[in-house]
Amino acid sequence: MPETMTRMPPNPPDAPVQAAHDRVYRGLRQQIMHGELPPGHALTLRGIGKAFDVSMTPAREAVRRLSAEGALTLSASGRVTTPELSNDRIEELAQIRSLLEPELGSRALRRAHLALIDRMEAINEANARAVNLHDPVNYIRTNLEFHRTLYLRAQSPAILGLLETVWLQLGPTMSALYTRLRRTTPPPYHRHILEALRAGDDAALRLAIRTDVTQGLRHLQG
Amino acid sequence: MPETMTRMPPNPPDAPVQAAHDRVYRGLRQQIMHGELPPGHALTLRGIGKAFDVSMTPAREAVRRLSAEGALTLSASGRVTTPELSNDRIEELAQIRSLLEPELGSRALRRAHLALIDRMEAINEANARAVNLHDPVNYIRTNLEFHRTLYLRAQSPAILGLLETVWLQLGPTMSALYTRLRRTTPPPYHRHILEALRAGDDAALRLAIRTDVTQGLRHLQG
DNA sequence: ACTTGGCAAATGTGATCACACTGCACTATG
DNA sequence: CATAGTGCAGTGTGATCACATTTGCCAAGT
Repeated sequence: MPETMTRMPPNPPDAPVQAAHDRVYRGLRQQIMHGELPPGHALTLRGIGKAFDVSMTPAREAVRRLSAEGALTLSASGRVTTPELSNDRIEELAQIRSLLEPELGSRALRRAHLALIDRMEAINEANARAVNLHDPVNYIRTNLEFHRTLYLRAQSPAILGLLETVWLQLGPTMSALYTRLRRTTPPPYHRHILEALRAGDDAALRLAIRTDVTQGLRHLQG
Repeated sequence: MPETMTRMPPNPPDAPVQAAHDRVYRGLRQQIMHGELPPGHALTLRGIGKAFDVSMTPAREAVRRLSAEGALTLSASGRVTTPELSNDRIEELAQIRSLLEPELGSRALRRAHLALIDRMEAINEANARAVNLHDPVNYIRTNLEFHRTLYLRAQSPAILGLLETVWLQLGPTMSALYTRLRRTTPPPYHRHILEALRAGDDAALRLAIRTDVTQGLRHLQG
């Protein structure tokens, strides 16, 4: 039984078929979350369809789904753009992160083991490399991966799912801001997170995560 | 220029036209959030289209949007049902509520005034009436309206928006559980919330809201 | 030089259709 | 009587099309 010949993103062999609208959704979602699109970037259904080699229908469904998650903004006339966040909205999203992430960290702490911490350490080093190379996309990607690796251990899919929509909304803005101020030092509180994990100290972990989140985003608003 | 003759939900005169998919979205959303559909209830695109007198296209977009918000579940083959939540997931959603709602209450407290408290008092009385009549839909509706009336004053649209998706996910399950155990007393902590508001006591308000949320949902799981 | 008008291209919306797959009931078989 | 096989109605998916609206540009007038 031969596979399909052309496949733009190579299909994970376990996924059954992956519908077209889902492939488009995943592709756009990653671009947005990793900050590959600047805030206010305009998209068109026909353009998206062309890029993924599908018709407007799956493109529309992917856009509808992403806009429901706050990853895209629809104008009154239906035009599609990445969101341009006001300072108030950035602060709200930071507040949500600072409420949810310490809780996820705490839940993960009880289930954490050494291999997990080692993995986070490796991701953190990749993150530092991205900082040195002034590579915003890889910086954001490894930063999120650092946090997600920890939170996956929390076994709390509903909370993590909600949190990912918050990350999504911040993607374009974070990328633009990081690009603008060209930071040269990696996030300092990642070390505190790792130390608290090793020590099994719940209170210290919650504080380190909250500080990492709020410091990281406060740094950006100036 | 004559309007369309048949219109199931009468169009608010200020809204320009309201696209078909948006009308379908709003209609389904309200049914789900108010608990008019039991958990696991199956829907079909053609059925939705028929109910709202549109084709499958707007029905599909509304479903896609709602499933992105967790208000509907899509099976692997694309079948549409209202979600059947596990106990773990209910607990996660309760945790999210208990994190976000006290924060919203606190933000609203600074801006609260007497007319707001009076309005909440009136809603709370309507809520008590729904309890006496064993009317789950109106119970849920007035309960949510009580909380939303307060949180709207927080001027935090991003947090409130996220919270509403949590309410959405809980709608069918809450309705089923309330129907099953036929509670006879209104939520007792609503009074505490009102008293804390009148006293301007932030700590007491946060505690009352957290207790209202967790007690209300703990009551349901048994 | 700046504003205003209008026209053409581009865009989102919704309907319709063909198709493949699923789920279910009915039937034939052990 | 129970069970596996079969076919049909039902369902979601994706492409295509017509249409109304919007957008952006270019020209004409002040």
